Amino acid sequence: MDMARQRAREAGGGAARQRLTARDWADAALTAIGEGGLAAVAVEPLAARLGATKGSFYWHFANRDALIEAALERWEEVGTEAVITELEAEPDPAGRLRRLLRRAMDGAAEDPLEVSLLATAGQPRVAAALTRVTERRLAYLASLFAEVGFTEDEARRRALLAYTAYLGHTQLGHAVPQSLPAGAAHERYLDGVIDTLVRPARSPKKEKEPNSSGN
Amino acid sequence: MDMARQRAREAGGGAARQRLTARDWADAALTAIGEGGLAAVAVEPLAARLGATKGSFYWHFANRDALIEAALERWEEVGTEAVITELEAEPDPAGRLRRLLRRAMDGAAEDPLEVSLLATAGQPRVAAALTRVTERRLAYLASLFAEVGFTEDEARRRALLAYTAYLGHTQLGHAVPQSLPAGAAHERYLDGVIDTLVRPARSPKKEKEPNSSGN
DNA sequence: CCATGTCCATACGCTACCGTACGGTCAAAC
DNA sequence: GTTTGACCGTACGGTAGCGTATGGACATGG
Repeated sequence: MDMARQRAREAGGGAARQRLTARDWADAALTAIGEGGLAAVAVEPLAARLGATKGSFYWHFANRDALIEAALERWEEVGTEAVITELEAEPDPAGRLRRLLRRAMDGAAEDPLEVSLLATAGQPRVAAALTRVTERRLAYLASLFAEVGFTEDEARRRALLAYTAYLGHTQLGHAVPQSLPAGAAHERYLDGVIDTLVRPARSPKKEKEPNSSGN
Repeated sequence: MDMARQRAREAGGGAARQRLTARDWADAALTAIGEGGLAAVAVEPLAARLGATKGSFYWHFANRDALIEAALERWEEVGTEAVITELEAEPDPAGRLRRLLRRAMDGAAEDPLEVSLLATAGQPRVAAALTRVTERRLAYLASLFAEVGFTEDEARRRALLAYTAYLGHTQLGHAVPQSLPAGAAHERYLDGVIDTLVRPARSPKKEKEPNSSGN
C-alpha cells in the first residue's frame, strides 16, 4: 500500500519532495486561497495535493488556524515588501511611479489572491494583515507622488485614487475580464489612466507643478 | 416541543411570518452572502435564523444551488436595475452622472454583498451574474458620459475608470476603512475624484468640450 | 365534517473535514 | 548496528451540513 504513495509523489508534477516543510504548507495554502478562498484551506485536500497526509500537517502546525496565519505572513512578504525593494532599483522617482502603476495594473488580472483575501476581511487575522499591507502600500505610493512634486495632501489623495483604481482593476480582471480592453486598446487604456493619475491637476487651486519626466 | 418553535418565531425580531416564501429564503441567502460569503449560504443555519427548519426550505427549493441562483437573480434586480430606474428621475444628464457617482461612492463602504460576490467569481453562476451586472452598469455609465459630451471611446474609457475606482473604493471601505478619509476630508476627496472623472481631459487630443453643468 | 393540497417538522443516512492517538520509517549520531 | 528523534501514515471519534422520507398541521372548498 505504500506503493500508492510512491506513485502519487512521483506523478505529482515532477518536483516531489520526500519531506515537507512548514513553508511548503504555507505556500500551498496561499495557492488554495487564490483558487477557492479561505474556505479552501482544508487540511486533507491540501495534504492530498501535496502527496502527503494529515500526519505531516499536524507535525508542522498546531491546527488549521496556525496555517492560515503563516500563509498570511508569507503573503505580506512576497506581495508587498518584495515588490517595493525590487522597485527601488529604478533611480528616477517619476520612473518608479510609472513603473509601479504599470506593473500593478498589468499583473492585476491574474492575482486571485488579493481578491480572495479582500473578501475575507471579516476574519480578524485577515483584516489585520490587510490593514498592514494596505497602509504600507498607500504610504509608499504617497511618498512616490510626493517625491514627484505633489503636496502631502495631494499625494495622499492621488495615492488613494490610484490604489482604489488598482483594486477595482484587479476585481474586474478577475471577475469579468471581457469588460477590460484587450490588446492595443489595453495599452492605450493603461497609458491614459496612468497619465490621469500622474499629471498635475488643471487649475483647481495653486498646485506645485510637478516635473513630469516621462518614462 | 412545538412551543420552542413558537418562542423562536415570536422572539425572532418582531415580524415573524408563520409561513415563508421563496423570496424570504432568497433574501436571507443574500444577507448571508454579505456576511460570510457564498460559503455562508447553508440551509440549516439559514433555517435556524428564519425560525424554521430544512423541511420548509426543501419545499420551496430543489437544493442549495437553486437557492443561490434565486438569490443572484434577486441581486441583479435590486442592485442595478432599481438604481438605474430610480436615477432616471433626474432630468439633467450631468446631474445624473454626478449623482450616480456620489451615490455609488457614498454607499460603497457598507455593501459587503458586492465584495463577497466578486470573490466568488470562480463559481460559474456567480460569474454569469457578475458579467451581466457589470456590462449593464458599464454600458449605462458610458452612456451617461457620452450624453455629457465625450466621444464614444472616451466615454467607455471613463466609464471603466470610474467603475474600477468604485469597485476599489468598495473594497477599501470594507476591508480597511481607516485608510479612507473621514468627515470633511471624505467630502473633499469624493468631490476631487468625481471632478477628475467628469472634467474634460486637458489637451491630449481634440476632445469635444462637454458642458459640465454642476449639480 | 370530511377531503385535499400546501406548507412544515422530525428523523435519518451520507459525506467532508477537523483534530487526536499511536505506530511506523528513515537518516544521522554515536 | 543500535539508538534517537524528526517526520509521516493510518485509524479513530466528533461535528456540520446536504439531501430524503415521512408524517403531521392547517386552511380551504365541498
